[in-house]
Amino acid sequence: MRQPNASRATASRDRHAALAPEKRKREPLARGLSLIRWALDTRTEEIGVRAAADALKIAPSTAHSLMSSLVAEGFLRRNANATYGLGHELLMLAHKAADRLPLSRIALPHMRTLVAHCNEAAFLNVYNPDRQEFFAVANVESTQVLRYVVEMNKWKPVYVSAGGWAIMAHLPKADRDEICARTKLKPLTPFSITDPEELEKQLAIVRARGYALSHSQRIPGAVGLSAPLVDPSGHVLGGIGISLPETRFKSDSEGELSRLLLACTSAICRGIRDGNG
Amino acid sequence: MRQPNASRATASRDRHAALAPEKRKREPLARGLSLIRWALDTRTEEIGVRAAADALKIAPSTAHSLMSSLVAEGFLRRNANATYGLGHELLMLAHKAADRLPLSRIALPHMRTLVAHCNEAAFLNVYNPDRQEFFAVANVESTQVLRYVVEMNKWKPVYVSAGGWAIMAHLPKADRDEICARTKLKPLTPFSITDPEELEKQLAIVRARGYALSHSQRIPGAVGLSAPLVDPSGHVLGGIGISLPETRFKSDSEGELSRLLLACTSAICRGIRDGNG
DNA sequence: CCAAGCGTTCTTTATAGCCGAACATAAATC
DNA sequence: GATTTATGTTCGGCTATAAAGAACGCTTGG
Repeated sequence: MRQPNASRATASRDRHAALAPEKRKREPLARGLSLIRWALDTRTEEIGVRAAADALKIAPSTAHSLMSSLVAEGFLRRNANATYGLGHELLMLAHKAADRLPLSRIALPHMRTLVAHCNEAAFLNVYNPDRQEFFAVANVESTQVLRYVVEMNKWKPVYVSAGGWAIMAHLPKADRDEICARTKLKPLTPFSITDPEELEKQLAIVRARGYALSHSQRIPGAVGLSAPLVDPSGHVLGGIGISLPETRFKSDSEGELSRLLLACTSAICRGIRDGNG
Repeated sequence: MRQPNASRATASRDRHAALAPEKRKREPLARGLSLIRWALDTRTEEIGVRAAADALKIAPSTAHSLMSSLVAEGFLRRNANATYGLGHELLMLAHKAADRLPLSRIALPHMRTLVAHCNEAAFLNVYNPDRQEFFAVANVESTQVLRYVVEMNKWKPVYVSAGGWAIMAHLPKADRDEICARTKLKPLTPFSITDPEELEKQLAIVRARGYALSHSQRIPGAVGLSAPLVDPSGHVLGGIGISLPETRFKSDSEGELSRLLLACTSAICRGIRDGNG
């Protein structure tokens, strides 16, 4: 019933062997956390045992056991029709975690005034030194009908796009070199810069004028401006970005937008200093 | 080698036996999640291995192992001075989880107009049927100098306070009875109602007029008004509450505040219906 | 200078996590 | 309505590994 056809069984086994040559490791904590992440990433409302098992490449019975534990802890909940959904403990955890990052609380008001003045989408990027990547945690949309929606809550490399450059330009040289070496500057669009020296030159320009500007680097037809947020000790926390279609980017736009952008980031940095000291 | 000193070994064993009579169970997932919760609840910026071990009543080496796994997963991060802090993965998880609850996104604008009209603190409560408890996930503060700050992100019983009554009144009778039986209506203040029949009478009044009103039930000197939020199928999702000092609660306040409150909740319920359908 | 605190490492032990397979139920298909 | 396929769930056995304790190196501060 399971394997009525020998060849199919072999194929299935091979696929598995190819992906998991080493023995199965036993790590309930890591797997449980991955399960939570997967449950949050999946778009469907109801999540199933076997779907989770497939996603995490574990046995259905293992997934069932993990999910039972997560239900007991309140991170998942059992639906009426014998499926699972997200639990309320996750929501509470989310709010507690959000409280611990005062950055968005400080930044959002200034971002709103920024958008009020230029009417282009602004977003807040947070840099993670461990991953050497960043992601957008908050955005303020413009009232324009044509606008670029930034992909929120997703890791992005720093060596491409204005948002990344604003951050990377203000990292220590050692970190920059490490990023170039580790990522090999894998091109994400045909226009991406892949030469470390050329990138260094561009980043020097970014440092000199205080903000990054990119045309169609990650998204075709989009112009990005971004300036870094640094804490009092000089570490890069992230940045504020503006994204707009090239058709709205006129010859005098850069001066106007960069002025507004730098005013916004310096106001936020002042807020950080006052809030922490 | 095992017991170089009999008396010391015995003392250690006794202390341990007193605190943990049952055998140590092995549950890395549950413990890791509890560790995350503890890390979020603790107010200090730096969290330590031994502090976590004490809080979770586990050996320091066990806590160290758990925390190493959490660092590997990005939920904690290692500080420079050999301590630990919250990791960025938590922050990302928080945003993803918050996106999954459209309730606050729908409710907040209406709460803001509510506060704009009455200038008293408003908050959004979410009910969890599994725990039969609720907690506040969002609040809009007033500009008053004297105001009650609601305790956010903390489980609260439904059988006390206006926020709880608004929810409990609209639960099925079976759930209400279960809550009375399970909690024994343990009084939280001298003014708390402890008689199930008396509580039922009060809840009937709440149902009849559409909102709950409480004087000094949980916080002395505070007046609370709250109305429930129900989804299209009739289940209680939570409620909207207003909290103000008794000194500002005049004879004509109830009519005015309840009118604004019910306008707010019905607007939110309309938003939920439109958003889901 | 030593005492006390910390995070970390190592070793041992037996427990519980993991899997495969079988089971029960429900929905979809013929 | 029978059959097929999907699902969530349970069970038994194997063994990797989580937990604990003791010892270590380190920093701190009296």
